[in-house]
Amino acid sequence: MTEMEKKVRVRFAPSPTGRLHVGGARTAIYNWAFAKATGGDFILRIEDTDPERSTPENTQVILNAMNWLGLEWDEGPLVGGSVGPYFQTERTDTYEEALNRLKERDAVYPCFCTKEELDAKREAAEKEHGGYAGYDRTCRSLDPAEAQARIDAGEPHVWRLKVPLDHGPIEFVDAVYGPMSFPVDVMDDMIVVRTDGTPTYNFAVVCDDANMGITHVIRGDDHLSNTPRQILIYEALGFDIPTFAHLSMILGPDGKKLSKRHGAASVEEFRDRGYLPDAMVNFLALLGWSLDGETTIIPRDVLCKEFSLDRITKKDAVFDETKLDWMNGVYIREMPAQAWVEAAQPWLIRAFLGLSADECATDEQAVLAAADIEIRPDWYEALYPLVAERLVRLDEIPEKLGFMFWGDKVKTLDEKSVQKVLLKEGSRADEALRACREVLADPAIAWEAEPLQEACRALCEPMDLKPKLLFQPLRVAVCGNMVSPPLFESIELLPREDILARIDQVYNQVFGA
RNA sequence: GUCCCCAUAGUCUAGAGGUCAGGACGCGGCCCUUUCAAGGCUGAGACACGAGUUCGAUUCUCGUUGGGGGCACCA
Repeated sequence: MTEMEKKVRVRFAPSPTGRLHVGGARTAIYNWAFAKATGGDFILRIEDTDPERSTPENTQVILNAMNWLGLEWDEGPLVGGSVGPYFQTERTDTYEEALNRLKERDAVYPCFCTKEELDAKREAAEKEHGGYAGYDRTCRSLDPAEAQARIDAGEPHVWRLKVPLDHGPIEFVDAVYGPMSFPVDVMDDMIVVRTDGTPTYNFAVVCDDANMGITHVIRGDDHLSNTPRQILIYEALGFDIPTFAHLSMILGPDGKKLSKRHGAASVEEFRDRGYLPDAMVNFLALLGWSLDGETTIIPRDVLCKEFSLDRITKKDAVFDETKLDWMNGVYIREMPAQAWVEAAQPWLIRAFLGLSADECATDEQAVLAAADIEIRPDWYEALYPLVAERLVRLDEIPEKLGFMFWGDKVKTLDEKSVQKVLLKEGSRADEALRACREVLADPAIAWEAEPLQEACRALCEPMDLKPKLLFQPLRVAVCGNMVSPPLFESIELLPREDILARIDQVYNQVFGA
């Protein structure tokens, strides 16, 4: 097979150190979409070599985030695969094997310099020259026999790559950045295996990517400068060098690397704030990639078909939450009611319980609320058209739909609305309420939005009231607020007794008995 | 210190040696309207700077400035 015909194999290799950063999520999306678009395989590998931060719980967090985004992997944790294991901590034998290979090829040497010595040298160099030029190769010139003797004597040592001094500039063509060239003389003899025998990142990555048959390494920009070092390792090992594609950074509104202090920076935070995975994937995909420069709504199936590396941007991108909000709204408006009920469940539960978006239901409460959704799914689906074009995020549901769960009581009557609508000079809101109540109490009128609305509207002329002066008081009486979803469509979904009770309550409260 | 990268409106981006520099979010206005939205129409808004190449550069080259990343027994 020629290079072009080789089946694409890409990987996303996160460190399980907490949450999945949106930058990492975008990297995952690009890898995934590229695999889909080329008919290749998408591999998930967990880089858990840092015991301090890598825990099974943290791994689960990453897996959950990937699942939520809908980025299914062809090989990796849970699903397995032919080149596993997919956890670096379980691949130690492959690193040993690779080290032996390097020893055989005389491409590494043992270094006995202690961490303290190196730190001291670095500090001195920083003082004198304002920067560190790299390891000074002290141990490279050690006599092999002597080095072996020291190893046999049990002296602690690391293994360093013997960078070929006659090597020309290290060159490669990055799929995003184009031709790259790095002088070798700035590459020091990097450590490949630590004193404790574990591989360093650069070494482990190369081993894994090579052993897993990765054809395209699509990863963050921060690795661009590491790439020539890794190429040196590929060469020392005698392995094929994959194609590299580096992705620019995602920044916060202040132009600094996006982080928690900008608000949300991880996909689970966005999930918890009511963003949809489809919107998230679409938005992130467009942060550094474009289909044609015109299209902004790109469903995942289109992305999976059209994604290509050559339309990735080199420029860092600022994460614009305002645009994400808009896009999330688009996806909410376009989704089927049933899917909405499912996605919105956590917030429908809060609305049912009379909680706000940032209050959490207890388990028992949640079960109770979920049961209600199960009992009358149609009613919940009927809520969708009420708010579909008014929602930006799902977590606005408790605030916007809370009144639908009030029963026969107006639980919160907005003071400003009372002043501006019910008590407004010359508004005759009391008359309006009485008249509307009478209409709504008339059993001859079908309890449906259309007839109820028309019957109320018919009051305008005889009463000489503008529609607004008739409908707004009713809105406040039913919803507790002058801003709400469509009035009669909401009323239709609630029992007549409850509506009448609310009107009476508000009337008495505001205008006296 | 050194190596490397980036530069089109507030933001995400398209673009080509000659374009009215295109689209999207946001912003302004108008329409629709019982609220809020959604929707429709519409307006303002950009090629960082300086040289060079060229008949002509925002586009190509060099430099300046401004941002960013790497140079760890972290990943």
